[in-house]
Amino acid sequence: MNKQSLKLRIISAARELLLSDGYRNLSLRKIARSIGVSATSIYLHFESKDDLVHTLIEEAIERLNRALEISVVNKKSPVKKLEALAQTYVSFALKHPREYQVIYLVSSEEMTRYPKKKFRKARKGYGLVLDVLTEGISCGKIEEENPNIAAYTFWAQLHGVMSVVLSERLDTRIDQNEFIEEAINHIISGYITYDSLKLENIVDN
Amino acid sequence: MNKQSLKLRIISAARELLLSDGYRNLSLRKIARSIGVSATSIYLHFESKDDLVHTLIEEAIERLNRALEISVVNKKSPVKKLEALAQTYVSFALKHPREYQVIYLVSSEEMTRYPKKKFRKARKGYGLVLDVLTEGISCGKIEEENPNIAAYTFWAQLHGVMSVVLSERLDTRIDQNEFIEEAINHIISGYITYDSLKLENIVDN
DNA sequence: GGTAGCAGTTAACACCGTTAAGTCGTAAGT
DNA sequence: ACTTACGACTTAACGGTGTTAACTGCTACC
Repeated sequence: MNKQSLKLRIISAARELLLSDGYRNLSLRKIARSIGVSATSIYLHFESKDDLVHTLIEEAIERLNRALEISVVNKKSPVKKLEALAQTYVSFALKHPREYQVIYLVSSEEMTRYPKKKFRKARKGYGLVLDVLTEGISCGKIEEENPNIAAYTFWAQLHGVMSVVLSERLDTRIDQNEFIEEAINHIISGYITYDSLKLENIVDN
Repeated sequence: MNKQSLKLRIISAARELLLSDGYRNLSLRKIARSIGVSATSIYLHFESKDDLVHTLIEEAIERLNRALEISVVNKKSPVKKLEALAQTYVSFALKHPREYQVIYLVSSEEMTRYPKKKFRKARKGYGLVLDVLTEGISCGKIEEENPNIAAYTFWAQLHGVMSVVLSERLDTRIDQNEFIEEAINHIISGYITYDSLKLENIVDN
């Protein structure tokens, strides 16, 4: 009937409903209704609701990763790259809060275990940070004895900051943007050497 | 019938089921069944399921706060206090993962808005960090131009780390404990001055 | 022309949160 | 002592959920 395959139509309907109504109000019946098929048709292409949501998560992760990759290409110094990654991460979370939050739905409590093979893609962002860190270490601008772990710490810290912001746990007297900016500075300065900390503001890119 | 009031029996049954089966499988009917009353009885004491869960969250926050308060009393240096707070926070999350995760259920997507007045209690932990930071600043061991914001970034970073650990997003080749330890060091060193960073390992408490 | 298989359907199951109406015992009022 | 009122609790029901099994109709092939 429709040009797109049913599977694609399901995915985009699901994404649309997720973004408009939130994960909490996402139901298979609503998704099906919105594209004029029966709810059970979804099971022809996904083995469960969680399976469908997993692909939405995958999508979101890919979009975030793409944004991160792009943000880094025209930056020369590793420190600038690190800053770009952090800034892009934060912007993504602010611009697409529901999409961002769905990425972190992979918690063991809210969803059946995220399949291991899909984690590969999720780790691409981690790889980006790792590359920047090792590059920075080799040219002495970044100090880190175990970059494998540091790359994860970097993500974790950023996620923590955005999670506090998005769940509106912030004291109303604290300005959100100021908080984010200060947090990013804090996180980044934790990775770079004292020397480049002072130099960075002079040189571009 | 029972000695305890029904409200208390509901709360403790709910907590028990939450810890054993997870938030995802928590239902009013199961809670009611487990204490031998009808599901609608819950509405005599709570105005909705979310309301009940909110009190569970409140409980969990209080337990975490209590642990944090205790951890800090016999420490003398602000830096040691900060370390104790971080360590206690992490231990709590590891020892009671479900209880910890329920605290962060207050996200706008999973739950109706957490009532503002209950946020007061939640901010007690924030107050603890703030005190330690201002104390450290006044004696020159901690460097921070805006402690109000810094107290939040401290929480946020810790939460990010534990959220990555608990959602099992960590690369299997990375040792969990090593990651946590390194992350804590990273976060803490972001707040203390270069001098005390070198001195801390010599003096106790 | 029959038939196998695929894409989609309907019907049903067992659950869910929530509301309205009913029951039953106890305490107070007269 | 009889009625009334009220509180604590239950039953019945509504509209929703994810998921399974059985059915329909169509298309392609032998």
